[in-house]
Amino acid sequence: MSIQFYNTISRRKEAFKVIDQNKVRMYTCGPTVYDFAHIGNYRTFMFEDLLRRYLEFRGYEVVQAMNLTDVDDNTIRRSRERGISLTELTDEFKAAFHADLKTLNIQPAHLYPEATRFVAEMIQMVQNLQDQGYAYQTEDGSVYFNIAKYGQYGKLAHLNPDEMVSGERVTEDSYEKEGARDFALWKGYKAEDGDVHWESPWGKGRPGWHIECSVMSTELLGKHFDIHCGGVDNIFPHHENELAQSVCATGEEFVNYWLHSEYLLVDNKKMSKSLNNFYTLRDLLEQGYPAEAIRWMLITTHYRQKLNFSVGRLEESQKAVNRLREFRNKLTKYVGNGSDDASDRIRIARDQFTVAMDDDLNISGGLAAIFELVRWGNRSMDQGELSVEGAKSIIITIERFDHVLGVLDMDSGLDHQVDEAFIEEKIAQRKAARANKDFAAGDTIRDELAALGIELIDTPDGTKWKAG
RNA sequence: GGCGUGGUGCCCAAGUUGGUCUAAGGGAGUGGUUUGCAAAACCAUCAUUCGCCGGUUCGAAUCCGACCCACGCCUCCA
Repeated sequence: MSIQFYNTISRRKEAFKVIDQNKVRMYTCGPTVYDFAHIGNYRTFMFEDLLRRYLEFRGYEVVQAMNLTDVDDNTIRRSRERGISLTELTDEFKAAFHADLKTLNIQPAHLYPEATRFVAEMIQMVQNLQDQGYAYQTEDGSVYFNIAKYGQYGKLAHLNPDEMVSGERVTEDSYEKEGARDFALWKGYKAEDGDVHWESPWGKGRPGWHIECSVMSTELLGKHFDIHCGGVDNIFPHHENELAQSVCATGEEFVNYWLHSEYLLVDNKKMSKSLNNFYTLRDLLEQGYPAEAIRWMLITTHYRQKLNFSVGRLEESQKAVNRLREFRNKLTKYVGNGSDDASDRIRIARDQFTVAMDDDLNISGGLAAIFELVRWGNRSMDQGELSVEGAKSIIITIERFDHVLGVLDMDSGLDHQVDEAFIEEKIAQRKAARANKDFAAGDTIRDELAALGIELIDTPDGTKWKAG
């Protein structure tokens, strides 16, 4: 069986076939760098990370490009509000974004094209569309895409252009469009744009909302590539418009598989800036929730399923991660002399994992496969049936699975802010007390540290501690 | 108004091209083993039931019809 992906454009699962042998080219819509991204945004980037990691697990070579939108209404407005240049603003949030990706253990894309570096190519594409009659210029120096010239408009979002209800924003728009649904390819300069403008055949202005992705994806990945992802809110209008522009500009197929991730919810409402119900990664780390718990929570609900955020889920997530980590630790130290090399169970787990994940990244099924191996392995170690070689094989298997999950070795991202020397001293005192069978004194020290949020864990290798 | 998604145990959640579902997996709970204590681990237990009603069928969580509830898109948004 091949991998199946749910393709937004056909609204069904399709067998995944790569254009160029073993090399998958994917374009993933990145952030607009005018503010910190919230974890709803990261849900999508996390999904894209899972997708890429799984393709790699299955032996594909993946080339991923993620755009950074560093010029648009939001970035311009915010930089003016703060009285700094556009570049100063976007540099700040590009850095924050990369830092967050690192914290969340999201593999860096191979390419991070930035809109402002592709303006010349965007102008070319707009000109191309105009030359072919797909676009027209208005008196204010803007250029619009004429959707009436493109018969497939609405194919991705499954919207009929004739039935689309005009939103307020459209009717209030001061630009002079011929058709209400036509969208801007190039926006003529307005005073609110300040010093953000480029010279073009239509005069001073800046790129429209969607042209950057058409240009950067086709420039970097070729006119026709495999996968294009984003959140479901990108389906319309962003990806619909991008598709129209690209197909009309290149005259070729654009994208084979459109994959979109669902929203992260808070109290059953979409997490968004406007509802003010969002959490940033930084918020959660400050509240003491480790990055691996956040990663686990975001990655372990199927990407096309709405996910309701709660701190309770973060706590559950942490425990699941711990269970995997403890399992690996236990395997590492295992010294039993059983004869079971675990090869049967490993094969079952790999097959079960692959079958599940091949089915449109069915992560729940994949996790079931992993945890069944965990339970079997623990039992086998407890009963001394596992061989040391078997333990090693299971470790290798778990680490292969973790290439997809990416949680075993990630850093919590928390600032510990505790006096380690003090804690070590207390642990030493407690050890001495316990050696004298003075358990009351030992427990007093345990309680003291617990009051400071430090939990002590006795292991065969000595006492460890963690900050809760 | 148009288009669409989802309702499964205490919580999260897979299964939804009908039988192998006497319904995975994670978390919580309960009883036990182990541990000076704690943690971890292991064993056992935890839905005659899949939003509601009706239908098709030898057989339905899975198919059909009606209904209820929640959410989303049609406007910048991951």
